[in-house]
Amino acid sequence: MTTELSPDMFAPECPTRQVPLRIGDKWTAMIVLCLEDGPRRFGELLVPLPAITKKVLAETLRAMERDGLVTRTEFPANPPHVEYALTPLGRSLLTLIDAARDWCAEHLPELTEARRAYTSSFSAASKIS
Amino acid sequence: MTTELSPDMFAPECPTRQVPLRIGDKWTAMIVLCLEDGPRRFGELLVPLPAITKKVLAETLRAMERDGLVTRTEFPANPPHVEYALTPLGRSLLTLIDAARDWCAEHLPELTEARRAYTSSFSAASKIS
DNA sequence: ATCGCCGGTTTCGTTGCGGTAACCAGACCC
DNA sequence: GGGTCTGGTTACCGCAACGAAACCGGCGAT
Repeated sequence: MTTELSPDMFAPECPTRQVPLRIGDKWTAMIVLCLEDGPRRFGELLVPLPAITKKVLAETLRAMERDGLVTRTEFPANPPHVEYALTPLGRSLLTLIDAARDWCAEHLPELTEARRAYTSSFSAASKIS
Repeated sequence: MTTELSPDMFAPECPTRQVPLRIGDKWTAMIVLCLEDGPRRFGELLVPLPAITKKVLAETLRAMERDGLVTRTEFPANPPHVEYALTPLGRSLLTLIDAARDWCAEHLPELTEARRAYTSSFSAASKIS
């Protein structure tokens, strides 16, 4: 509800790289979250996703449109602009994304600690040899 | 509970390619499901996953072990063998996987239809031009 | 005329996931 | 000495995702 689109909305280190869960490709879940509170323009989506490039954003939005997750609407006003909005199908992904975020909030520290312990024991072993 | 490990347990066309959701890498979710009912040996995991290779299975299991999702236990009996079992952390992924499967059961036809309609309209347009 | 804004496209290059095929080491069997 | 079973490893490779940077076309403003 009160979510603001801001440059620091997502951590710079892309969570999808560290977390064992992905919705679609690398950016789909974050775009769904950006559109949660209403339609956004192309340029507005670039703001909270500073690491994405225009090319990848366009590709991802096109794939999401193809899959019926978002709609693309051109406004031939002046200057012309484009709005992207979630479809009901795209909105239905929010429950799944929330489930994923709940899992991460609850269990990600365990996973991170396991990974740390594993790699530290490995590097210790390699020091011995 | 009554899940049997069989070669046709998973469709030959890997679902993770058509579905906008992935747990970990390509095979992690399926391995978790294979281990749901108890520990399995390396060779037993190859059976229900006919499309996986030994190399990728070994890599995936090693990554899951590193992340604390499975344990690896060697049995020096004769012939020696290895058993993989879910940890509580790995088992906690099952609720997430079930949520993903529920979403797919409910919404995947919509997505597939949207994709079909999109590509057919696209190919129709290219016929016109 | 040219500048900037918007919403991209184009080109090129890199990275990394996943796959193929061959090989291996220990133990037992014949 | 060769074959088999288990649980891998090694070398190599193709493709798709991802990214950096430049360019573009329509339009209004200056």
